[in-house]
Amino acid sequence: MTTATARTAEIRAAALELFTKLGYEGTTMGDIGGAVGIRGPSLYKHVASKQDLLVQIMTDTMDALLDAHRTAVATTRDPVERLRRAVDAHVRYHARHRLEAFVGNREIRSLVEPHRSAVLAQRTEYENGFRDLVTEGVAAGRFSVASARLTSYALLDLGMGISAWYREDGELSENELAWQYTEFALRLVGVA
Amino acid sequence: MTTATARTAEIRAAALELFTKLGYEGTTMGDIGGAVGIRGPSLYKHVASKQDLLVQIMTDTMDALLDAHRTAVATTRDPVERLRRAVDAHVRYHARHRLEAFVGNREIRSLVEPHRSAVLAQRTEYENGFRDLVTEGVAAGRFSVASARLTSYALLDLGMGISAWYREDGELSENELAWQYTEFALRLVGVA
DNA sequence: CTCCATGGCTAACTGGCATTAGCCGTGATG
DNA sequence: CATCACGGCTAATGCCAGTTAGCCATGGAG
Repeated sequence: MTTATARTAEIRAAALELFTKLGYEGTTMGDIGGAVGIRGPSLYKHVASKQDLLVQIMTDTMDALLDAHRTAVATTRDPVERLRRAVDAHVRYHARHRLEAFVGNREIRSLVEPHRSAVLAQRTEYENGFRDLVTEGVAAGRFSVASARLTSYALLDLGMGISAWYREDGELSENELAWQYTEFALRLVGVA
Repeated sequence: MTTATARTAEIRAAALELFTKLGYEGTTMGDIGGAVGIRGPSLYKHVASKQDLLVQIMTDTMDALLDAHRTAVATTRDPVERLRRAVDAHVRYHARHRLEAFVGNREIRSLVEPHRSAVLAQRTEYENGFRDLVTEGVAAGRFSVASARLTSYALLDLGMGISAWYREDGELSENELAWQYTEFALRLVGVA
C-alpha cells in the first residue's frame, strides 16, 4: 500500500545507490528489486512507481539543503561569518549526502512535470541565497569580487563537485574538507 | 558507409545537442534523425551506431582538452604563470565547447568498454596535470594550500561547472569569464 | 542511354522495461 | 481453528527503442 515502512526506506536507499551508479534511465526495477532481495514487480507492494522513487529522493534532498542553508545563516548578520557558515553547510551536506546530492544534480531532467519545475524552483531559491550573501558582503565592503553572480556560481559548483568525488572512507575527513573549502570560499571572495 | 562527410558532422552536432538536453539514454535515434530532417533508420547510412556517436564525441573532447592543456603549460616554467594559463585554457574550453564538456562529464557511464576505461584514463591524466601544477607552485613557495589534491579538484570542478550554466549569448563574454576565473584560481591557491 | 552508388523510406525484428493481473504461503488476529 | 492482510512470485501486457532488410528515386559516370 505504499506506506512509509522500513522496507520502503530500504528500497529507497537501494534505488539511490543504483541511480547514482547507473543513472535513473539506466536502472531497472529489476535492479532495484535485486538489491533488496526481491523481484522487480514485488516492489509495487511498497512503492508507487519508479518515477515516484526519484521524486521522493529529489524533493527530500532539496528540502534538506534549503533547511541547512537557512539554519546556517540565521544566527549572525556578519557577512563573512554568514558566508563561512553557508559554505560549511553546503560542503558538509554534499559530503554527507553525496549520493542524494549527486542524483539531485544530474537527474533533474528525468523528473516529470510538475516535479521538475518544483525542484528547479527550489534550486533557484538556493542559488539566490548564495548570491545575496555575496552581494551583502560586497555592499559591506568586506568582499571584493567583480560579479556576485559569477562568484556565487563558483561557490556552488565547488560544493557540487564534492558529491562527485568525495568518499567517506577516503583519507579526508569531513571536518578537514569543510575547513579547506571554507578557506577556499573566503579566498575566492577576497576577504581582507 | 560511415565516412566523415559533412552530413556525418551535421548528425554528430545534432546528437551532441540532444545528448546534452535529454541525456544519452533519453535520446532516441528518431530524435537525432528528426533534428537533421530524416528518419531514424536513415542515420545508419552515415553512422555506425548510437554508441559510436557517443564514443566520437567523448574521445574528441578529451583529446582536445588534453591538447589545450599541454599547449598552455608548455611555454613557461613559472608556476604562477603556468597555473594561470592552464586555468585559462580550462575555462575557455569549457565555455567554448560547453556541450562537449557537459556530455563528456555526464555520460561516461553510458560508454561501453573499452572506451569508458580509455576516457577515464585520459581524464585521470588531465587531473594529474593540474595536481602537478599545484604541487610545483607549493614546492616553489609561491602557493599556499593544505592539500594539492583537494585544490586541484576544486580548480577542476570550478571549470566543469561552467559547462552547465554558461551561455554564449549571455551577458558574460568568454574573456570576462576567463579573467574572473583565473583570478579565482590564483586566489584559491593563495598566490602572494 | 544505361548503370549503379548514394541516401532516403517503410516495415519488420528483437529485446528490454515498467507496470498490471492474479496466484499463493505465512503469520498474526479474532 | 478460520480468516485475511501482507508481501512475495510468475505470467502477461503494452510500449518503445536500436537496428536490419529490402525497396526506390535521383543524379552523376561511362
